[in-house]
Amino acid sequence: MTDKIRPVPEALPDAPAVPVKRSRRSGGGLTLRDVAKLANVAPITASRALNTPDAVSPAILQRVRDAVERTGYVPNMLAGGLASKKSRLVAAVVPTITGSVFLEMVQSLTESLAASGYQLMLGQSGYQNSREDALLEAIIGRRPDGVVLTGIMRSAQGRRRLLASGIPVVETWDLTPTPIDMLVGFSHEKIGIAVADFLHQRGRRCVATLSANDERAVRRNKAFADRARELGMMAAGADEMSSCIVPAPTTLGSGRSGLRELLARNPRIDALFCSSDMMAIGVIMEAQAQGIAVPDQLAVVGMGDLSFSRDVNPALTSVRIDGTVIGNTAARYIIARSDGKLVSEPVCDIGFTIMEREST
Amino acid sequence: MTDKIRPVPEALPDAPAVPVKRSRRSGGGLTLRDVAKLANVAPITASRALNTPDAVSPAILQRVRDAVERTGYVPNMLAGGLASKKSRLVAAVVPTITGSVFLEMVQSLTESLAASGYQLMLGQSGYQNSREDALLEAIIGRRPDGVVLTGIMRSAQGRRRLLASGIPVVETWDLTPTPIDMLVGFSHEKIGIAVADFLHQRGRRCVATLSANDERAVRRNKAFADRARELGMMAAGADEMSSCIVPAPTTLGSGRSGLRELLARNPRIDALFCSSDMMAIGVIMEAQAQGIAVPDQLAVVGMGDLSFSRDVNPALTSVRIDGTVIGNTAARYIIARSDGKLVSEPVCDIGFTIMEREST
DNA sequence: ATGAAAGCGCTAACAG
DNA sequence: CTGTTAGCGCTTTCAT
Repeated sequence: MTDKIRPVPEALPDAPAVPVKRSRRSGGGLTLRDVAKLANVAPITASRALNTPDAVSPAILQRVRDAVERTGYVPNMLAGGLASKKSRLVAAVVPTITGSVFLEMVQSLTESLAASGYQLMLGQSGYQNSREDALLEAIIGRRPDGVVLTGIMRSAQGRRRLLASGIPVVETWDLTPTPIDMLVGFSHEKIGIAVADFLHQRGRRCVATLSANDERAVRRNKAFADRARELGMMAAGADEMSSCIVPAPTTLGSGRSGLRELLARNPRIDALFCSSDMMAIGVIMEAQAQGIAVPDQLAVVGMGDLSFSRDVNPALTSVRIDGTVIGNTAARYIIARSDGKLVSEPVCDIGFTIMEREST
Repeated sequence: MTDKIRPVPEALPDAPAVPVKRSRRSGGGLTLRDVAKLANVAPITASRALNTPDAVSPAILQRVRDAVERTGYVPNMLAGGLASKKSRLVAAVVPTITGSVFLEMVQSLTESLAASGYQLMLGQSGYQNSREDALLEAIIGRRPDGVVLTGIMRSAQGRRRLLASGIPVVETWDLTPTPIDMLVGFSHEKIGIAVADFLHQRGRRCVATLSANDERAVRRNKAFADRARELGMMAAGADEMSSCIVPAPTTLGSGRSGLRELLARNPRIDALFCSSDMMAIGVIMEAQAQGIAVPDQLAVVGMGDLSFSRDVNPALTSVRIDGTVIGNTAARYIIARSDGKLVSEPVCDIGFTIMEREST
């Protein structure tokens, strides 16, 4: 498979009749002026025909549209954004895109935004927050109409810069009484408590956690452990016996090794709360490999409710977070702000659901 | 959890000493002029200090940097892009982000681009190509410095618009003698042939395929089937007996139901080539549920080599595509173009590897 | 090495 | 409803 150097061709429309004085580097692209000239109107009228067709007479509208059609003109939204202070760009920051937990939100964000003419810029901060500063600068420099953050921005420096930039911000996947701006999330503490109660009701009496070293997962686990102790399902202060922490991102493999480690420390464990579905499925597989019956001997609860969790065998009980709702809501908030509408209560707790399946 | 309406505060630096005539809507943000004034230099000098520090005396460089530091100034790259015709934005189009096959490429693109100061815009075309036209307009309108396409652009209309836009394009995940511009991919036909040979060498004699209705998967399967017939592993013209097509996106569940259907049609099947790892794992699970031994009675080959495929039991044999290499290479091509360097042979076949594991 | 002038392509503001 | 004017914030070009 070989090929030549392929110079990028430039599409030149029919040269305008009247050559205009152009001292700098023009000629590159078709502009609104060219279209306007072709339609015999002023540039601003052509602009209106494209952006606010109702504000223009049908005859002119038609002429402009014809001109656009004939030339293949595509408006330069960078220039438009500069003039109107609306870039129609929205930035989303996720720790990492692989690992699939945030995918549903990103997908729904992309779609909701696209439906209203906005485009998503994607940024990955990494779990160790190292690049976060440079990323923030790159984002703010593009003057997006909104920024969607995964999690709460913890660095005071970051909060300050975002605040100073004046860009609408939506923090997600968590709750806080002091958001930078807007918030769409859920309570990790409530999840921990709910899962503990859930397992207790199903008769489990010796529970443990397998979790990433991620801050949110740690908070879920603490709430879970506190409640579990209240319910007598976990020995006081027995953290080493009943909790295993693995580095993010979690994998199926870390689920398998995690279960081995936990069982080595405490073979009497009869229920396990995992910080991701991937790990939970690894746990189920390892249990099967060791001849431990799920759910009879060991109940397993995952987190995130990945699409395939219902298809594994036994089907996995998991805490479902509706990423689609997060994405939609965040998009709505930002678009409303961008349209000048003041969002009255830009804080939303979307809650969660424990999807009970065979693994418990 | 309640909260007040939170007006977005505007960060105002110390007011400039000399009030400038500003008839329109200014005052919103800090500009290069403000920084320049603070540093007692012309705006263009401040610009040079930030963009080409070597072209400026050390003393001035320091003054400008101080001013930036004091004010928290972040350059407006939209304005910069308009003036310099370099947006430092790159668009990536994927069918869908969920389904994880393209994630590795997107991640690597994001990172490689970020490392050179470029930002990724993400677009989802959907598998049914319906939104592709609007998406293309949205992308071209932002004047990105490059577009990365997943797969070959087949719509003639789309090819024309992209070509006319003059934007560097990288098509990926496939090969073609007639790319729009640049190309980083691999041969789906070769994969089909290689997998057929692979299974034949391992003694399989009655093979079948389970595949999405995706165009690339269909081409892999055709090559696979042709070779399988040559090798006597598949009856001539027995498409219904040895091939099952499911709608994209593929899921674990479609793997399970797919295997049931194939076995109903032909119980003698001893090897199965699946168009995704997700489906392949579903096949393994269904086989286990039915008491069919993998690999003894049934060999299973996946496609995509997802990270967890090596962790399932039995570990899945899969065709590995290095998405990281695709992303890196595409980013390199675009950045080189954007820097004015002519890429000499902008076509790259990255190949593939059959990762042999327990499932065969 | 530094600066003045002139736009990049578009739209807000204000006429008519 | 349509047009004129004056920028948005930055960088190119051309002087000095």
